[in-house]
Amino acid sequence: MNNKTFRRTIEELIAKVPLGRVTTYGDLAAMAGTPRAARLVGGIAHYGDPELPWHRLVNRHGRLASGYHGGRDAQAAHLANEGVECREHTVVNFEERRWRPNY
DNA sequence: CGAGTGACCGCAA
DNA sequence: ATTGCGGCCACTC
Repeated sequence: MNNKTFRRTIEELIAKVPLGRVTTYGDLAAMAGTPRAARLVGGIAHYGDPELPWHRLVNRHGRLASGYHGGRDAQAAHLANEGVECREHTVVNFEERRWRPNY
């Protein structure tokens, strides 16, 4: 069912991420059908819709991204605003906060 | 159409 | 423990 472009799928998934929950580039790419396209997710995020909750995207180590629009502080602030605790740009209880689609 | 790029991931020294 | 390198795929110009 991937008639849409990869970007479209990522945008759909990102929009489906529950509030107060976080996901990783690798997982997002994997659920999109390309587990090795983690970089794509980052790239798409850079070129994608600025209104989507990209701040819920973190790397495999649960750490916040580096080039987020506004800086990691802004991303951490958004996460904290949604109830996600962050310490030194790293998501607390990241493994538990990690959202996974019903695949 | 071709080449470069990237907010990553995993492994090696 | 830290640092460096390559691979990987789709997107943009």
